[in-house]
Amino acid sequence: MPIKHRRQAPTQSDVARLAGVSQATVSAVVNGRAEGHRIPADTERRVREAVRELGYVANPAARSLKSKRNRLIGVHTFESVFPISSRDFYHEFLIGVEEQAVAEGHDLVLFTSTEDPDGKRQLYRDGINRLNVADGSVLLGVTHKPSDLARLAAEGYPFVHVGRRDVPGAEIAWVGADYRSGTEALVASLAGLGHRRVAYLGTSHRMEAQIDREDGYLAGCASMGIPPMPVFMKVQDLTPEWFDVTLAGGVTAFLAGAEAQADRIAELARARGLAVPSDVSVAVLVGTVGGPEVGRSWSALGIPRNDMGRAAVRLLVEMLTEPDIARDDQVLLPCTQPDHSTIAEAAR
Amino acid sequence: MPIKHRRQAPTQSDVARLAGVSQATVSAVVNGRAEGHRIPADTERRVREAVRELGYVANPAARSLKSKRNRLIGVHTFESVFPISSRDFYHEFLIGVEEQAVAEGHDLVLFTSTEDPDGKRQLYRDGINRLNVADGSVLLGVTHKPSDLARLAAEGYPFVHVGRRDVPGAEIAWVGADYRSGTEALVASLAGLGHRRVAYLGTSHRMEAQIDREDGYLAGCASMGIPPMPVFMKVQDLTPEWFDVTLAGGVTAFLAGAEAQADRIAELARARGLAVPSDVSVAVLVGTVGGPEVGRSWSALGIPRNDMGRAAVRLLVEMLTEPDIARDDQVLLPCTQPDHSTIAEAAR
DNA sequence: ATACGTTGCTGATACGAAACAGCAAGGAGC
DNA sequence: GCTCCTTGCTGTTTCGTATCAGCAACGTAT
Repeated sequence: MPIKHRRQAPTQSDVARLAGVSQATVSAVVNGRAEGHRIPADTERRVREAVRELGYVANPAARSLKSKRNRLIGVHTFESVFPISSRDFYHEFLIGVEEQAVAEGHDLVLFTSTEDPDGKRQLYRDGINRLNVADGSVLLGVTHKPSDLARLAAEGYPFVHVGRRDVPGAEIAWVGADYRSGTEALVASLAGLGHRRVAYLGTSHRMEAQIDREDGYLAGCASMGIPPMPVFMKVQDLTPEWFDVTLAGGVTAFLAGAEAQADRIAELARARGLAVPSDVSVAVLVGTVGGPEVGRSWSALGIPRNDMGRAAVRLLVEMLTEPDIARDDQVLLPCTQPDHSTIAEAAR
Repeated sequence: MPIKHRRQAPTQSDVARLAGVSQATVSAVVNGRAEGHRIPADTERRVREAVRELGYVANPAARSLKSKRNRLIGVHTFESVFPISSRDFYHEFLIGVEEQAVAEGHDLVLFTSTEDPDGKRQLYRDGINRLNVADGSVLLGVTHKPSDLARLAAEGYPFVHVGRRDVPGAEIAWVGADYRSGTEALVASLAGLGHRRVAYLGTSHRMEAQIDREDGYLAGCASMGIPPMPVFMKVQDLTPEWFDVTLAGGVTAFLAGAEAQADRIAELARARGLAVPSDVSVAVLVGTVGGPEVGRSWSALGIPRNDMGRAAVRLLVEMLTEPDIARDDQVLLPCTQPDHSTIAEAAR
């Protein structure tokens, strides 16, 4: 095999020598600051000619060493990146991140080297923040160490979290989905379809997102004048007896916090000879891929994943380019309302 | 919103001050040259402690300005990265790339900024090779500008192409699948199952991979003493009449260069009341997801995608760390032989 | 006592681009 | 003849890291 030798690229000094000017002049010309540096048109022409003749291109390393910007945006997921297929939760976020990075002229650095033995990724390993190689980072997923986020914020490292995340003692930037308004609007829309009793199936996780959905449900019920009926039961406790009692109470629609609960409702309804959605309406609050039967997917509140990814990058780049201006660094994006796949008018 | 001040990332000088040594000593320690610089274990420990305490990470710009190494590996695909879902062709390659990058302690830089208006990605834009921020790159996919590869090689930029790619006038490094041996072995295995006439359905593309498969087919036929029967026809020209003539000629097995051809054979066989694989065996030479009927996928030559991704990174890192040693920089990895889903013993 | 070797560092410099201060030459105004 | 301004640059420093030459202190050999 041939021994490859990396050709030494021409520098501004090479150009300067050829054009008979100083390196500083070349820098001014190639950066379009000829005006500000009072370089006459003739000198500029000579420099540009030399640039062309030598095929000069700026060394990105030197440029970013001076400007303190690498045009590199880190992407840290708390799971492995590539194995995430399109049906996975984070995939669509990543698409948005990539698209916006392209639009902003930045490249993405995938943080893989912080992989720990469990396959989880942590921000700090041996106390070292590898994220520093990027100008700033977008964080995806749920960390099992929220304190790392606080530490990162305290260090002043610029990052944006995708998904609302409240960390005690630190105000971190995030881009989240407005589950509260989305759920509230969904309740209103169900009420508009004639449903007077809408049950809410909560989950045991009490994370930000779940709390928002619950708040939205309660607000929706309040504004439509229907009684809130939140249920916090494990899927296996949703028995036929419970179902009968619930229906007897006048419930005609169910809001499921997780897909498993919706599946269970479908099962219970089928056992009672009831059809979805003509007899009972069911909506899922987190976007999924399943449904009550083949060819029919759950009506689900849509998370604007792509937009969230894009917004996160946009916010991050703004934070990087104008660190000192006041800015709303916590962004809520509206959810899209579900289609009417498993939602229908209330049976009379 | 609070005004955030980006704390300057700590430098080697900061670490040096804390550890009570010189910047040069810090450099030696963090680069693992403690031995060569005769740094005693105790001093090294102190430095490492300071590194941890400050969260020091080398500035990639400064590092590459000086030494041309960032521990950053570029990944350039000629299509968008994240939208590629797991069933897509490149996904498994990327997994391999990521896994090996983790293993080698490198991070991945996704090159997105070279996106041109058509959505194709090109290596050069405005004559600037952005790949330079990474130490070297893995290239995936097929470029519409092979000349860029030659230019990249001529510049001495270290890169490894995934998939065999012969560029006139340049010897580029690649990691490919050994379609030739794989196809040859497949023919031999079919012969072993009693097939005395194996038809080869070629494609009109005459790329490296297709040529290799064809060569392997011919070699397999030759070594097994069966007559080669290559067919280069469009799918729509594979008529029932052609099928009848082919069967009458004693053909009992088909090798399809593309899945569409296999599908067509299945259709023709069904029309004649023949079953796959009990009456005719069919194998596909490029890995796909379909099959002759639901629940049965085509027997397909397996491309070791994960291995190829890993091998590409391994080769690249070797090229980077030891640029001057002789090395085989064109690697062929064996294909896996198909299962017996649509291959069976020849009908007598 | 002198020469020499080893240990454990440090100081200086280079990499390429950008920013800034400043200086020489020439002309205008008094 | 002197000051002051403008034009057209140049010189120098800076960014953070890596490398190399070298130096002080100490030990050992003669």
